[in-house]
Amino acid sequence: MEQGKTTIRGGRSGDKRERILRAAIQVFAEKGFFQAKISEIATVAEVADGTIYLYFDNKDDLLIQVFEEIMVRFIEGLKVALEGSEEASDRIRRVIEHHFSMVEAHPDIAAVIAVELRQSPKFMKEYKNPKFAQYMRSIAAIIEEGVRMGTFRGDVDPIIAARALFGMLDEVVLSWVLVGRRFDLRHSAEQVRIIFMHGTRTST
Amino acid sequence: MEQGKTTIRGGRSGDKRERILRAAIQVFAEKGFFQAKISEIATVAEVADGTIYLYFDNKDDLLIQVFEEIMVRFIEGLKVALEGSEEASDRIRRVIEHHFSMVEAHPDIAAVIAVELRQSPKFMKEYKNPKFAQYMRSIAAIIEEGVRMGTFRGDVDPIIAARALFGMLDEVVLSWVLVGRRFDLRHSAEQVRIIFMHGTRTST
Amino acid sequence: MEQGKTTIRGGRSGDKRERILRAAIQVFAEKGFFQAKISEIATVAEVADGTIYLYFDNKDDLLIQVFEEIMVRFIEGLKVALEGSEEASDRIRRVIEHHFSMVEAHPDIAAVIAVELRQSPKFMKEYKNPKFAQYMRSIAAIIEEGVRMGTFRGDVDPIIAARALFGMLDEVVLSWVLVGRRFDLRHSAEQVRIIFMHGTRTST
Amino acid sequence: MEQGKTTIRGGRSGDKRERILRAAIQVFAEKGFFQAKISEIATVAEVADGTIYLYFDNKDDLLIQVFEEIMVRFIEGLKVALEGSEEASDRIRRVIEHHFSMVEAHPDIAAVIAVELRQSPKFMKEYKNPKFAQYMRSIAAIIEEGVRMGTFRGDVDPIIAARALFGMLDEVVLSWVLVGRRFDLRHSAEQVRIIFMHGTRTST
DNA sequence: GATGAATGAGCATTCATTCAT
DNA sequence: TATGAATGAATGCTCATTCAT
Repeated sequence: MEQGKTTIRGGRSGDKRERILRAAIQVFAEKGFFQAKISEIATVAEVADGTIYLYFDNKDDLLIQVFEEIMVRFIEGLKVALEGSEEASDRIRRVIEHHFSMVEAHPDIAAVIAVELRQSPKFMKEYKNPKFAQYMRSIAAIIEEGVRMGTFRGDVDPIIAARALFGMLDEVVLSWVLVGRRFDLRHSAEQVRIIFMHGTRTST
Repeated sequence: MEQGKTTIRGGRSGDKRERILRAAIQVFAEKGFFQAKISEIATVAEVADGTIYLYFDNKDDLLIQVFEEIMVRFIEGLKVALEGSEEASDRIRRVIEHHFSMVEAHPDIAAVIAVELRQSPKFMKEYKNPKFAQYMRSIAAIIEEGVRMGTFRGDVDPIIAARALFGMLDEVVLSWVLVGRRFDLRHSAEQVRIIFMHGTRTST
Repeated sequence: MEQGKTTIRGGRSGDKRERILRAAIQVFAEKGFFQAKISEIATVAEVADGTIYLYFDNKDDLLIQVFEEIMVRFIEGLKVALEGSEEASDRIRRVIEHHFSMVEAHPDIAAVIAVELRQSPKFMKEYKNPKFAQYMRSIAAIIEEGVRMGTFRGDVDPIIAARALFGMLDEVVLSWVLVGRRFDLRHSAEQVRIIFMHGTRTST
Repeated sequence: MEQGKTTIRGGRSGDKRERILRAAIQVFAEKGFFQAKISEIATVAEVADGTIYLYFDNKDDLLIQVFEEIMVRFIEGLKVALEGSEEASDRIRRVIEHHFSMVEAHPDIAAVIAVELRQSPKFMKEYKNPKFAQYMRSIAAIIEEGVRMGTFRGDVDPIIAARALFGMLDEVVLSWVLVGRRFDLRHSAEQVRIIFMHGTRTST
């Protein structure tokens, strides 16, 4: 029954694990972590409550794996999006493009990132969220390279700039999610790009 | 500062509401809304559980009033910080300064804003958070004025730029809170300021 | 402190005690004992919550005194109603008349008797309700006299017959209260009288 | 009697619902609705607290279903008791017999009817108690038939007479319950029968 | 592996009662 | 006497997790 890795992570009985993850993303997005009920996720996944515990240790673990899954997709998607682009400012443009594309294609994912990434410090501190850190480092690396090449000003701190960029993207997306996705994300994307590019590039 | 207990019946009341709010901010900051227990807030406030319900309708109401209280302080503090400043880029610098000052002085407040502002869409959608919207508008107004005066470029959308600025500030603060306040916020503040100012001002 | 009986029981600060009793009857009638709140009784009585505890030991005691009060009025009213009547069947007719008159004049009282008299056996067993027993005995005495005089049949047990009469009256009143007092009590009174009189009198 | 566990999934379910109902009857009878604790009912039923909520919506629903269950048994028992009896006065005799038999066999049930049927008007008004109304109508129908056949007098109102009969029965039972079942119910039954029969039948 | 009935710890909220004023 | 703010024990209900089938 279970043929080879058709799914992303490991793929044991891939179908069910996949369905649970998808259901979890949807329900976490709608209700938030604490208001999401395992039984509702099970219902959406068309699986018994107990089945979830065959694939995930507990509710926390499910959230964490949801994060990892999302970040893996983000990072892999970004990698593809950056193929063939060498120049820093172009790469940053693509990062922004990619971020908004993902979000538009999968608004649930956006909601989970924007909302749950902020969960109680207690929770977030314990889970170091390595994949998110990796995503952050990828962006910082682009900026760093841009600084080295003279595209970005020398007084720009790549780590902080990367964080600031993510902050802008995330905040704009959050407001978009909270108002019920009722405005044009593309316009916002362009604004963020303009601000960030002017904000970091070498003055002309 | 503490004017002599002139509040309702023997100076207890005003005092208690204040203590409960303070305790709530602290506990919400530490645990997040859903993991914060009313009984813990009561303990921190040195008050009986039931007393909280003399001042607040329920846990939700307590969170909302915590928000309002924080935002009122933010807005009032900002107003003072902006006194005597007319020029847009200077005003924006002060906005950033003020944001980080508040956060440094009251890190709990920062945590509540960064974390709870994002809580479950369900919760945030119902409560429109008018005070936060007002804060956002104040910043947008500064940018708009800057655009009119030619300080900021004409292609900058004040609403989105304000949101983006807040996103940068908030994200930087969040990472500072999550790592246990272990880096220099001032350096980050300067970086954000540079990016935003270069990002929006009329090119030279 | 305890000056002469200006009020019914003991009469210290008669006014307030009276107001509280009246308010309690009203609220017990509307909500039932367990759903009645001391604070609501206090509000209706236009008295502070704590004041109630100056006149009554606790909520149970308040209910008990409400009973006593009601039964005292019932018994005294009945005494007056029976004045000048000697013959058993006429006296019974007056008992029934009086019962329904009281109930029509003070429906709240009816509700308290019909409903609260039945409260949890545990509660009612502890409180022996001596005044109610006295009321029962008054009726039984009339029947007993009637048996002795040959008005009522010799096989009628006065105690049980008294109880049965009260049961009929009370049930009819209860159904009247529960349907919102929407039918003619007088017609029911007459029916009960006919059944009881035919049911107990010596056959002709 | 106990047919082999053919109920939902391994024969637990049907069994449990039954046990909870039985436990609820017992505890409601002992303590009354408001003083009965869900956890005590659960203990008596040898079930976890939460399990109760798998079968009943909430405490109110549990009480209502207890009523329905009891009334269904009452009505069905009465139906059987009336089989083969055609004549009105004999049928009424059987109604009375049946009432006291049920009560003697299941005193808890009697307590629940006598006590909880009267619960707070607020509660009883909301729940229309259709099964009790049906029981009442059954008795009224017998009386009506008796009137038509000339067994009962023409001036007897069947509805009110039914209610009066129930009132007598219930009051006698209540007093029996309240004194700790210390007198002979049969004697009381006979008295009630005599009063009611003489009270309603065509004079000779 | 899959199920879902059963479990029971956990928590917001209520409200009778107290007591400083 | 009178007040009403403060108290905190008490309880209905939820839901993550388990485990017999």
